Amino acid sequence: MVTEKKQQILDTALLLFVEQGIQATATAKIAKQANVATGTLFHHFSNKQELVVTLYRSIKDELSQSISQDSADKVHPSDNQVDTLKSTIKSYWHQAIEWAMSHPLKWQFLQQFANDPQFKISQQQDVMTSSMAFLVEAVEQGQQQGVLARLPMPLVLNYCHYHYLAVTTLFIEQPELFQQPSYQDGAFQMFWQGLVTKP
Amino acid sequence: MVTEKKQQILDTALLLFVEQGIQATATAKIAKQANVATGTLFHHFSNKQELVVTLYRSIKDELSQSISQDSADKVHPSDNQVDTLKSTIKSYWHQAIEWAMSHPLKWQFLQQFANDPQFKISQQQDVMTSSMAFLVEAVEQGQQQGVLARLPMPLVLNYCHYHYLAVTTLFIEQPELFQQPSYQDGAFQMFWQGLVTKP
Amino acid sequence: MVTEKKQQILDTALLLFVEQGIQATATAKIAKQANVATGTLFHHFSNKQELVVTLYRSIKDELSQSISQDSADKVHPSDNQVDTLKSTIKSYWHQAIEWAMSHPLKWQFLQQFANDPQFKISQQQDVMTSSMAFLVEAVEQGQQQGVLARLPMPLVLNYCHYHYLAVTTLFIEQPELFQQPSYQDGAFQMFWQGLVTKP
Amino acid sequence: MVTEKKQQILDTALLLFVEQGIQATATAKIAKQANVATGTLFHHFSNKQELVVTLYRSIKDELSQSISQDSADKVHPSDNQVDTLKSTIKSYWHQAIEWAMSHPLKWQFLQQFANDPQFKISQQQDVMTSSMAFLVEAVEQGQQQGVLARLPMPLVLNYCHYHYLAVTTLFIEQPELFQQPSYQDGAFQMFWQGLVTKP
DNA sequence: CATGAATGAGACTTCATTCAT
DNA sequence: CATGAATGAAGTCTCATTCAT
Repeated sequence: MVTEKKQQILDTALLLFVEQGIQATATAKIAKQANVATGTLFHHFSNKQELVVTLYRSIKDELSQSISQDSADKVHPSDNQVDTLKSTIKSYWHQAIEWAMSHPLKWQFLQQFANDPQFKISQQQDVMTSSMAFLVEAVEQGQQQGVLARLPMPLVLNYCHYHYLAVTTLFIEQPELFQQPSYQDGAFQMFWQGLVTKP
Repeated sequence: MVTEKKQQILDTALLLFVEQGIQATATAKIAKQANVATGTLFHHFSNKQELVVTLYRSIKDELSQSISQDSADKVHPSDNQVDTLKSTIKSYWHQAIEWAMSHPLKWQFLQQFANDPQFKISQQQDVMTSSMAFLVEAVEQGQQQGVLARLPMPLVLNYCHYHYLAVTTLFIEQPELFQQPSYQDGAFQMFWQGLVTKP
Repeated sequence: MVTEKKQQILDTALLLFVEQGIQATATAKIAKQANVATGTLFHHFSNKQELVVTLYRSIKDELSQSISQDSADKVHPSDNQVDTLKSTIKSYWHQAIEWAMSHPLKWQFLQQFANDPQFKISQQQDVMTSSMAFLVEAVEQGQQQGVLARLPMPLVLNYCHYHYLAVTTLFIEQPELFQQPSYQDGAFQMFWQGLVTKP
Repeated sequence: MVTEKKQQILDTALLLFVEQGIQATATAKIAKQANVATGTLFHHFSNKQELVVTLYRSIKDELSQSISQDSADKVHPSDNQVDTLKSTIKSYWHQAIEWAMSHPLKWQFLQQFANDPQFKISQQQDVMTSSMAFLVEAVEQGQQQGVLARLPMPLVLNYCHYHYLAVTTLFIEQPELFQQPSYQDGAFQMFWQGLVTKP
């Protein structure tokens, strides 16, 4: 039941946080650019911190839902176990990339939040990691099947997380690359090759 | 020819920046903890920004030198082209990891700096990328030999950069993992597999 | 629609600026003596400079209005063109002197402002000059009638401006002289003689 | 026995004081622009104030000497008392204007000094006034002869002082006017007319 | 729900001056 | 005589937050 003004504040905050940084953005500026009085901001959020965290949570949830809901039906089942696993992972992968590219501001905010020392969370609790919880399952399965290399899970998850960051960062900085198949396919190819068992 | 006090300031700044964040660290606190008057800080650095950038440059240079100088002699030459290339890259890889693990504060500062929106540099000009300039050479060579996959260079460099971040972040957060061969070797294995030509 | 606090700040600023000089007066002192928090001052004026300029403009306007409005009805019309012109100019002259004597603080502030190199305006745009715009008209008329000497207008205006300063400075420094007719009349006599055609 | 460095400091100070104002000019900047160490400035002048006052005194003396020495021989004696007096005063007048026009920086510094509230001297002790001490004599003589109007001396001196300021200010701001006879002659004509007995 | 004037702690920076070399 | 690193008080300005309307 978010009021119109409250949403204006959240939208403006997202924009300014990404442009100038979270700490560097004054609450007064958010209020002003949202066409709202200073007091109004603190009427909806008791602190600046609460505003930031609320914004974070809403985006995080949005991302989680987007990935888990929309990916499932895109898997191409196959007789070949390897192909099925690869298809599953590829589907999630694309979904995640797609989300980042269609919500660059939100994606950048998540990055900023994760790196802000004031909010710094252990990597283990990060959105990316937790959102990609489904991966654990897929990877474990792949390892048992012998398709994926038997490496320690924390290492693998970190690998997934950072490879995702690598690709989205590159594509958001230079969106024209996102259009080129050599980049899109190459990105997944590297990701996949890093995971599979050595031939 | 850095004065003693100037170095004290830089050392203290590094410590506090990593502990509390760059923006959140007051110049007055740096000066106080460095046993120096406020004015002294501004005698050596005309700005807080200049202090930060100076610190960044010095660490960046240190890292660059450490990697490029110390790695060269660790390569194991071989008759096999593939093995030579792998050995070269592995040597740089280990050197880079080693540096991060022995200078965790400096490494964390580089991370913070790279993510601080006030200093945000295009990722392309980042330390990691520029320091790893030597990689371009090695990768190009590997691609011509058919050892490494022929993927766009920006993608490959990004992959290298972020995989390095993934591993160092994990190891600095949980240093005990750094001791385990399964992690050390696994990290490089994933990295290498991601680069090579599909079998 | 000036808030009460804003006016307190302006009043206090005027007092302190004249007592100690503009540059030498700290914003904190103004706020304190105005029984207002530091932040309040900067809530109403984004700068110290803006405070100073606002004060200047308000006083300048007050002076302009006082001279142009209140002088008109004091002119003694006469059949003699010379007498009418002299009466007009005398009226403005007295009005201007009167204003200075009844607002010594404001008058002194205008002086300080005009001489402060940080705000230094070309003399041509100064209050005195611009406020006395009506003079141009009167002088031109007098010159055409042959009553006033045909001298270059910039020279004449400067003469008026500085003679006004000469007299007000003297009277404000030694107010007892202002009471003596020999001074009051003498001052205007010199002023007028300087303007008229040589006999 | 002024050292070379001391003179460099004085010269630079004069320049910067006029450009930026006395208060606004930092001693460190003076030293730097004079190619001298900070300490050196305080080696020659125990205070900033002493530097300022020293500069003031030297310029004041220079002006006094210039006027009193150089003017005497330019008087054109005549049988006519009126002409002699006028010639005397005109000679001083031109000398004073000449000095201002050939030392604009010094002239501007005197102005700034006289108006700086930190150094503010009663007008009576001002350079201009004291330098023009010779005027008192000439004016008194003129009043006794009936050539000059019998007005109170303080008023007359003030008139002289400010008319001088009026003219020099105008000419220094717009030096091209100084070349035009209509301005030069007009300036003195107004001055003289203001002083003489009403016809 | 909404407003915006008011607050005051605290941030960054400047600067006259000192002193050991 | 000359140097310039060092000092710390003081100045300007920012900002999250409160509260009366």
